[in-house]
Amino acid sequence: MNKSLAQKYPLNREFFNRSSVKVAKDLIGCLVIRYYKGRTLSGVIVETEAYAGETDPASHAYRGQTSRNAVMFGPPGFAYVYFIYGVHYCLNFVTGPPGEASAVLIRALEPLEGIEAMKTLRANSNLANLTSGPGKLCQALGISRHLNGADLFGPELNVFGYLNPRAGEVAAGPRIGIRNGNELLWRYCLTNSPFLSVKPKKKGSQKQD
DNA sequence: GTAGGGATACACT
DNA sequence: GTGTATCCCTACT
Repeated sequence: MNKSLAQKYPLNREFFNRSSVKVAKDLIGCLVIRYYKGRTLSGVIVETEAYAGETDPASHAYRGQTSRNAVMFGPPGFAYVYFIYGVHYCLNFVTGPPGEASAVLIRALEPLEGIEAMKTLRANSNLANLTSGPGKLCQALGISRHLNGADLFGPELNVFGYLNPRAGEVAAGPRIGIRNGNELLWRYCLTNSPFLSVKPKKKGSQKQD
C-alpha cells in the first residue's frame, strides 16, 4: 500500500445511504477509528462483503426484522455487531435508507494506530494476524455487543476516507463462509494486501472478475 | 480436517 | 416453556 497517497478526510452519512454493494467497494481503503479506554485504535479497511437485506438469503435480515437484526433496518451509518459461533463478534456497517436492511461486513483491516494495544487485546504479537478476519478485528479493536447500534460518527467509533485505491487494486470475489448466495461477487478486497482474511492462492486460481 | 462455543429462531409441547 | 438446528469463525491438530 502506498501510504504517501494517504489522506484522511471525513465521510458523511450520505456515503452510507447507498446500496451495500457500492458502499462495500468504496469502503476499501477507508479508515476505521475506535476510541477505546482513552486510546485511539485504527486500521485501514482491506476487505468487505455486501449484504442486501431481506432479499439476500445470506443476510440475517432475510427472514424479516427481529430484535437481533433491528439495527440493520434502521438508518445508515450505524454499526451492527453480532455474536457468532459462541466465540466471535462481527462488525457490520448499516447501509441504505431506513427500512432497507442492507449492510456491509468488515472482514479485514490493516492496523495503523494503537498496534501495541491491539496486540494486548488479541494476546497475539503477530501483526499479520491481528485483524485479518472479522472476528479477529473485533477483538483487536475491543468491539463487542455494546457497540451494536453505535453511531459511526459517534464518540466510540468513526470512519474516515483515507486511501483511494485505483480500480485495478480492488478485486471482487464470491463471499465467504456462507450457505446461500455465494454466486454473487460481493466480496471486495485490496489486492496484494497481506492483511486479508483469505490469502490469495497461487497460480491465479482465485476467482476474480 | 474439526472441536469449540453462545445466541438466536422456530417448531414443538 | 423446552428442544434443537443453525450461524457471515478461529485455533488447533
